[in-house]
Amino acid sequence: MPELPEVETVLRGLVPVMQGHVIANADIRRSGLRWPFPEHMRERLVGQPVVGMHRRSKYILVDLASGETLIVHLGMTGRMTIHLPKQAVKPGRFHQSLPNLEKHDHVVLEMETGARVVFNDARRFGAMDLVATTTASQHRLLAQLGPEPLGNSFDQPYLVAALKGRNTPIKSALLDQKLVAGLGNIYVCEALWRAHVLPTRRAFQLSATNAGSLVPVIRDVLTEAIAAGGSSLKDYRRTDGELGYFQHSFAAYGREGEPCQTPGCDGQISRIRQSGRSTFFCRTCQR
DNA sequence: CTGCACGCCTGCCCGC
DNA sequence: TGCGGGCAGGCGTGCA
Repeated sequence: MPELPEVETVLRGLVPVMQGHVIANADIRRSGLRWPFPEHMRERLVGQPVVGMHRRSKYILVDLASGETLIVHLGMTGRMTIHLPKQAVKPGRFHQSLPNLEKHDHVVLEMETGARVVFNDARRFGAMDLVATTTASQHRLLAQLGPEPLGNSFDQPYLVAALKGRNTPIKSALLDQKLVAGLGNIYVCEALWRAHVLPTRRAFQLSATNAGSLVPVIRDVLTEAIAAGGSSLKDYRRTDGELGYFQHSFAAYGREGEPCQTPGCDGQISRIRQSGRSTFFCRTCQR
C-alpha cells in the first residue's frame, strides 16, 4: 500500500478541500471493499461538516460534526483523487460538471463546494469504516498500533526495549505495526540500507548502538519521502493525480544488481525473499 | 506468546 | 497474439 509518506501526502491534499466543508453527497458504488462498509454509510456522511482530519499510521481519519469519524485505509492500490469543478457550482447541481467515473472508482464524496473526492482501489484491499470519534483509537484496526515513527515516543530506548527478546529478523520486526506503525516494505528496506543493518539479522541481536541508529534513519527517510510527495510505483498517485518522486531516491528497493551507493562500498544490491516479501539490501556494507 | 504462510483481489510483465 | 506464472506498496487469520 501506500506507506506512511504516501498516506501523509494524500491527507495533505485532502485537507484543503474537505476540512471545514460539508459533504453534500456520497456515491457508494459497491457494498464494501476488504470488508463491508458500515450500515447506512451514505446517510451518516451526507450533510456532515468535516471538522478535523488526521493520519494515524497508514490510516486517514475524517472527523465529522456528528461525532463520528470516517476511517479510510488505502490497502495496496487505493487512491484518493480530487476533481475540482471548472466553475462555481450551485448546490444540487454537482453532476453537471463531474468527469466520468473510471474503473474501480468505488466511493465518491461530493463537497458542497463542488469538489469531488474519488476513492479508487483496483485490488480492493482498502477499507472504510465509521465509528464514534471518542472511541476511534480503540477501533480494531487502530487499537494495536505501535508508536508513530515520526512521534516523540519513538526513540532509542523504546526501540531497544521493543526489539529485546524478539527472534524475528529485524526487517520483519520493523514491518510489525505493533512495534512501530506506518513502515512498509519499501521504507524498511531503505532504512536498513542507510543504517548498514542486515535485514536478516535477528532483532534481539542488534546492539543498542545499531538500534539507536535506526531511529534517526527511519525518521529521515520518511521525512524526505513526505517532502518528495511520496513514492509512485504502479498505482500510487497524489490527490492531484501527479506522481510522487521519492522512488528516484531509492538506494536499495527495486535496485537488484545495481552497484551499492554507499561511499567506498564495492558491493551490489541483492534481492532475497523474507516472509514472502522481497528484501533489497547490500551484502557488503549491511551487517 | 511468537513467527510465518496464506488469502484477499486485480493488473502487469515476462517467458514460451 | 495468447496464456500461464510470478509479482506487487497491506494486513487479518490461523496454524505450528
